[in-house]
Amino acid sequence: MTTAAQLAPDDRVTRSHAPLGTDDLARFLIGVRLMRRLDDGSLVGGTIVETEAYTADDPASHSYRGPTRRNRTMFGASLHAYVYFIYGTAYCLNVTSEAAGTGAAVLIRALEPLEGLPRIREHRGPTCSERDLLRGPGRVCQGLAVDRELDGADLERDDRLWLSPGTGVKPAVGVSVRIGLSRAAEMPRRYYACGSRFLSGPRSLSPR
DNA sequence: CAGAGGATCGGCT
DNA sequence: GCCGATCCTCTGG
Repeated sequence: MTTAAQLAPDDRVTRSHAPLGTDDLARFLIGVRLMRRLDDGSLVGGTIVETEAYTADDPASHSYRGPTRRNRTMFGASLHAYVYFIYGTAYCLNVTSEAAGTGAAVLIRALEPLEGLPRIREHRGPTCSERDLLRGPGRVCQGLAVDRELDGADLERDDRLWLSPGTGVKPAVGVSVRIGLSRAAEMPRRYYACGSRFLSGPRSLSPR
């Protein structure tokens, strides 16, 4: 039986907890939990260990050239899910990060699996190692069953996807250049939990 | 309407 | 480390 408390947990991160501003939010989200309630009511999620910041004045950001149909949720209020499809194969999940009218978001690049591991493995394949379950932005979305149906979801209110402060313990946060870009590749706007074994990208980008 | 490119992943060398 | 898959989105004509 599903109770209202399960559908609307009271340990959510809300707009009163989270900083407004893309790089501040990207750093804040390291150590925060991302939780997903699946259609059958089961819970999956993990601890965010890697993020990237994308702002309106950044040539690598989808919002750089103004609003389009794809990126319009980037221009809405903060703490909403921005989900898009890339390379014909993968979804990427972002958290919007600025006041309405400014197009910006934080890409969720990797999680340490925490809740519902058997279910996550169903999504990712039986031979997938625990380390690789949610290591990379496309894997996060596949493992947690995030697709464009969740684009625009309000993480403060939506029953399917939310942020939780968890233990509140903040790991040391490192900063590096972002991954996979052809433009503005030099900007240091990737944030990661120092020492985590669940980070994507080459080891050289994530020194302790 | 055609063309190009992409905030990736998995398999192979 | 390199390469192909795969398809959506945006841009320009």
